[in-house]
Amino acid sequence: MYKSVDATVMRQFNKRTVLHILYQRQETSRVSISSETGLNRATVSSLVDELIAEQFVQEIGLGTSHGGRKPILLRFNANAGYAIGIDLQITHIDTVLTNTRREVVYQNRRQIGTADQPLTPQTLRDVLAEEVHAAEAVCPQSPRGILGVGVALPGLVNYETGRVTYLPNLGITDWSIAPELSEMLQVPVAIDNDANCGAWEAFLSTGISNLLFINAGIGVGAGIILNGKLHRGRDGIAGEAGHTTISTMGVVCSCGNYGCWEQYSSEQALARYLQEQGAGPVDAFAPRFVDRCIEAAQAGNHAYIQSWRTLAEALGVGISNLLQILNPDYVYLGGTIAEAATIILPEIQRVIRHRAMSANKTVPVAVLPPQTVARGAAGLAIARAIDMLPTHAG
Amino acid sequence: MYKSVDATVMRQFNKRTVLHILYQRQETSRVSISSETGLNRATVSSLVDELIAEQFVQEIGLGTSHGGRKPILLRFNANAGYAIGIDLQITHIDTVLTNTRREVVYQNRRQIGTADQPLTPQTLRDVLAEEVHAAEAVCPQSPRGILGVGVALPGLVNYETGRVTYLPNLGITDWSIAPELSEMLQVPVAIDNDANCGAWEAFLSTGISNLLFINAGIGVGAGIILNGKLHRGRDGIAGEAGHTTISTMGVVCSCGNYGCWEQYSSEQALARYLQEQGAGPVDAFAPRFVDRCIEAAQAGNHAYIQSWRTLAEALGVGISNLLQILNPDYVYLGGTIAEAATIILPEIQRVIRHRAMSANKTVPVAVLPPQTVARGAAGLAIARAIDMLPTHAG
DNA sequence: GTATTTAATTTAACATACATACGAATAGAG
DNA sequence: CTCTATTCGTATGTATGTTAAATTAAATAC
Repeated sequence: MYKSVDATVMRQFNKRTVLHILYQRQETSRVSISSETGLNRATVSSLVDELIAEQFVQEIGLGTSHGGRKPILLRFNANAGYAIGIDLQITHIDTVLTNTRREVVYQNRRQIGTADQPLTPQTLRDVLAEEVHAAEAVCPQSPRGILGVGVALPGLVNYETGRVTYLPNLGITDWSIAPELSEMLQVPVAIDNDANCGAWEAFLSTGISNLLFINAGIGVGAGIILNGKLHRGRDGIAGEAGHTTISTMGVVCSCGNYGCWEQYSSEQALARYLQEQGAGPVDAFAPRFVDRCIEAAQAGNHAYIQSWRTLAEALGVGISNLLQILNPDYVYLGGTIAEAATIILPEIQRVIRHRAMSANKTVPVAVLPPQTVARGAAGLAIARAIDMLPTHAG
Repeated sequence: MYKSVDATVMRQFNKRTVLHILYQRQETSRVSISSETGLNRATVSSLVDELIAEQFVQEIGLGTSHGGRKPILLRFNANAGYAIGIDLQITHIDTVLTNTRREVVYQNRRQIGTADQPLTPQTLRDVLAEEVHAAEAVCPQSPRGILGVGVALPGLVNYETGRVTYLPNLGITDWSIAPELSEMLQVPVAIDNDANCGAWEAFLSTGISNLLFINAGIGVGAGIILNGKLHRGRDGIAGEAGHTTISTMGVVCSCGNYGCWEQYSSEQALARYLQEQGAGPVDAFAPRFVDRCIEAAQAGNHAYIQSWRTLAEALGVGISNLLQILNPDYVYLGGTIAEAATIILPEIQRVIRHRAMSANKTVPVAVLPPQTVARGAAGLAIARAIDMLPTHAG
């Protein structure tokens, strides 16, 4: 069905534009919005009035004069409501409670079952419910209350239906988690792939509308933002860059193929490199594995330094490939591997300057703080609840 | 600057929607457009009246009744104007003259200098001008005449400025071809990368709004259509998939790296495979090289069959990588290598079913006819001239 | 204190899509 | 054949929403 535009759609579009500006700026005024958008001052006034009535926007006093009457400063009411974001990983769960601007007001990390003894879907669901309740309990009073819950999951998920297709390392398939949780908690629940959540957070916090978020941990995945929208692809499985071939005759992968990028850039790859360096038997699933590898490298252990370097080189190759194909504005690294940023970033950048062509050599690569994925999950819930904000949809 | 919408923008949007429908359908009626768009019948009438006045649309008689008055059939006036599309390759130039629906009314192929003796930019410009004049000479009379010229080029080009950055195999850098030609011919001239032109043609002719066009010839490049728009990236160099690594320790590439996809999937790769198979010294730049390789394989020559198979396998690996990253609706093959479709397609599809994950195994791969790139170049010129049609812009 | 400048609101004008009504044209029932 | 229901297209008036201009409000500069 083709789209058409009438007066209401037109107003909605303009209202959304005004709210977007307010969402991104710390504070601004009606005139300023008018000159930024080209909308008439009267129109801006009328739209802002509506947004104030809906509690999304507040007047917060007067600004500095530019030679005449002082402007009335407006700001996005970040505390109009709250959302809960959860980043489910193999060994632990990160939960955050944020306001509508995704500022964290509460956070929690909880260890869960080990690799040998993964939790059942039922238990996992109950654990998630507990986490949500704990966050709800500390949620401040607000006009719109809890807007929803967003859950980031490490695997193939169907964002539309809220069903999990496959979580490789948790051994879960066909799990109707979002509807179940939503029913239990009486709150809207949205789910998405963890790399997508990270990319979404990167976009919202930077405003950069063409970027990659590389989530490297147990597995490797990419979240792709193009034109300010998440690129999901035909079946919602775009971004599975961990299973692209970087070495046709390489290491065998859990997916059955040879030479997948993930086999050279993940925690398991690090463990393998360590073993090859003679650092003794290494368990990638042991608690604080990556942290200890970082510490060992920083302490000057040669095997660890060399292993990180090998891993960084592989990460650089895969990122170069993505740069060549998509030529984005920015690349962000996330996941446990990204915690080694100071060790691996220089090597990654060296490889990119070597492998990527012309302008792709200059695409910046940076690391985002921990909790990025959880905050992105909260952002997903917010985007679902307030259609005036950037839409998470592909 | 943020965008805002007023009544004129609204009407323009709706008018464009109406024209898009007419562009895609063979014929349709006002009511039909109304129910397809949700626009009121009166609104559609008013918009169609404007389009008829502008010669873009014609009434072509009455349709069949559905139990009442017969609808007046409308059709996009394909012959409202014409455009010239040129596909510049290493060994020859393909020129087409098309109407606004990119239906070819004249075509020409012209051999140019060999690899040993490439033409100078000046000579090349004059040759292009000759080709344009020849096409202009046979162009039928029409209300809007020649809308413009589009040129597809094998390399890095800046679509915005009309300047060539680098054409590797022609040894040309920093060539301000579009402005020069436009000045000479007194016609708007637009240029783009050949893979982008192919992708654009694939989109326009199929209506599939998320697709890849793989142009495999002397080099390998990809045109990427996402959401009905060409994805160009930050610097306009997205789609350089030929220089992604599929084998970290592989063959050295002209770009200086090791294991680029292009080194396994291009005409040169084919030549190398043949040499490895002991088919004697082979020159990839010899006239009709690919044609002769196809004929030899069809005649049952084992070395040629085996070489094509090795090439197809490499093509499959690279395509699988793209599928994993982008999960598009469709993949189209173009360029000289695609002429061997019957030989290589089964092998490519086998590799994809093996390498790609889950739903990516089912993404269709098909071949488009010759002239696809030239027609896409004409489409580029048309898109530039008539802003009511799908915009080629990224 | 007055003039000038800037901010925000009010009012009128304008553009456009929609709802409704109506005429034209047709198929199908009787 | 006639009548009725239906469909297609258009004309008219209304609703919605933006803009332009006028107005009010509030600050600065001299």
